[in-house]
Amino acid sequence: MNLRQDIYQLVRQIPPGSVATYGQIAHLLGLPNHARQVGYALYQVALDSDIPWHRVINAQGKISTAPQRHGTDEQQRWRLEAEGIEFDPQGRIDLKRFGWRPLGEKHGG
DNA sequence: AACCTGACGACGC
DNA sequence: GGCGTCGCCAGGT
Repeated sequence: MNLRQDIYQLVRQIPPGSVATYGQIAHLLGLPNHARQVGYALYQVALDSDIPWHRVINAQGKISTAPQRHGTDEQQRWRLEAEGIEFDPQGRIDLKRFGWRPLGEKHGG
């Protein structure tokens, strides 16, 4: 069992119209400090992959960037907007509204 | 095995 | 809430 295997498996659980953070993915796997590994794994994912890599962002609700990632930050944003996800004037996403809730948790009281 | 790098995250100011 | 610094683990050389 490879770490990426778990990561990909979980990322594919993210429904369209919702986004998850690297930390969340890792956290759900029981690896809260493997947040980086999550992004590192997605880094190897291809654009035509069955994995919704575009539904994964950082805890700041922003799209990260890489020197040699597959596609561009615009590519990711384009896909997210196509799913109904809204962006702030600062290019951020409200995780409180579009944040993935696999547990169906409530947003507090 | 050690060092450096890397789609990140939490804490302090 | 934004910016800067340290920590975390895995991969490549």
